[in-house]
Amino acid sequence: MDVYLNKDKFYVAVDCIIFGFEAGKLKLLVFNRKIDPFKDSLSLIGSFVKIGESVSDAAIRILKEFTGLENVYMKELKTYSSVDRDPGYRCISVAKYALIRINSDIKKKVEENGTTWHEVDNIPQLILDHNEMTNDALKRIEKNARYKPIGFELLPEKFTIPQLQKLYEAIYRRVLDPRNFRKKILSHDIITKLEEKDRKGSKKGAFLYKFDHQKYLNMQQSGYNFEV
Amino acid sequence: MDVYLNKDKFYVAVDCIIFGFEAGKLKLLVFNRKIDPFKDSLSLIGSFVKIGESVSDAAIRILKEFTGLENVYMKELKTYSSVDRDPGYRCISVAKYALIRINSDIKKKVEENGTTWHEVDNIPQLILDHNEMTNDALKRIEKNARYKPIGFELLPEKFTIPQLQKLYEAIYRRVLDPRNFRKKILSHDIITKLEEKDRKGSKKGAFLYKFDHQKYLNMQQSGYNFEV
DNA sequence: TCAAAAGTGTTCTCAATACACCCATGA
DNA sequence: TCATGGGTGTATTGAGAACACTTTTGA
Repeated sequence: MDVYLNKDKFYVAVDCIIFGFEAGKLKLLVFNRKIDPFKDSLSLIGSFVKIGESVSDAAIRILKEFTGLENVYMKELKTYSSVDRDPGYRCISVAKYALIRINSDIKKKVEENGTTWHEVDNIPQLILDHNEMTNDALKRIEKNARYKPIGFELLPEKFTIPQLQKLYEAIYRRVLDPRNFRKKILSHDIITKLEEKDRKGSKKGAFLYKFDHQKYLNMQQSGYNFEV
Repeated sequence: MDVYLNKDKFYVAVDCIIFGFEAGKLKLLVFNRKIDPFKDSLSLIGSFVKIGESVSDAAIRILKEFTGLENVYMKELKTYSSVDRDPGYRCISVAKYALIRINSDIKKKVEENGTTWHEVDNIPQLILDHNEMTNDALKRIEKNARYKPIGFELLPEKFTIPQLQKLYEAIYRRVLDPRNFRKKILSHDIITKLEEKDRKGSKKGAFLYKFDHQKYLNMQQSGYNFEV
């Protein structure tokens, strides 16, 4: 393919920065490219946007293709548009990010598609400006987590308070006091205690909770602050 | 020009949502189009992005063209990319916004270019999705103003505390207590009192202040909260 | 002299923080 | 029985919110 032809017109791409949480670590979904361009390099999952779809549609398509997930709300990070950001195309890329819950279905699908989870503390070299995108996304979610209960999207439907705390510690990169954390989270009244215990984490076991979407919606309407 | 040709490839545009503050009102810069497409309609200021420039470069070019301003940092709002958002082109638009200081130079330039300031409480019908962009931008600055001293960009270099308060009241769309406002602003220690008074607002006159950029930078580094 | 805006202090309430021990259980 | 993580309460501090009067001065 003649490189110069691709510089004559705009291509629009979307790159998806997908975070998951597993084993107490925040992780990024990385694509081990077995396809050109950039065969055998690592990248975010992404695609050119087709002429007949919106950027969001393309992002949804990609996420479904790689994880099988539908109905995940991806937030827009920003647009990357330097003239020379991609040597092969005059391409602007819209970066979108989401936090997802890792379960066995997704694990399987992810493996089949040649993607792997990498701890955010140790992200490998990615193609083009994908490392920059990832860093920008990490900054964004750290900031956003202070004002939105962003973390619940990453945990299984039933989770314990210590699990939730570990997640926030991973996002903030600092340790939190368990008494204050528990008090703060419960004060928001958006999680419901269940009768069951999870005994994976300890012998005593920790009570499971679930997120109460209805109460969260009510809270949103009355101007909230989710700082922990 | 054959419309269908324009639907075969992506066009990239940038639209700039420029806010100013004048006479106690927050205002939007609107372009009274004397050019096609959309001759005689109103729009935001904007342009197609050229193949050899980034989206930011295009935004800077447009802002300079319409206001004469350089060195204004425009923040990215988001990308608008519905397939049918523009009937004439397959065009995605990146919306950028900024808050600027209205002075006599700008007033003159703005007039020459066929643009006018409209109060944000009373924005006319704009073309395409430009009203949506404007509403999204207003929501964004309202949210951001809580955590950044966003307002200083809109005021003249020397300003009084009552002027600053009116600006925040315009952004938040509610009245603030003058004692608490003054206390909060001064506690941040990022404005410096001058010896001069401004007597335009009252017979007694109000002391002028100026924004201390250096102190603001220091404050940013140590994790700040600018809520008023 | 008075109208109009500028400027000032105190009290109350609430949320954030710091901090240490007992509990339940499987190994 | 003991090591491991889960669960609890209190005291202190600081910031936000509510609130009313005096000052200045040009008209």
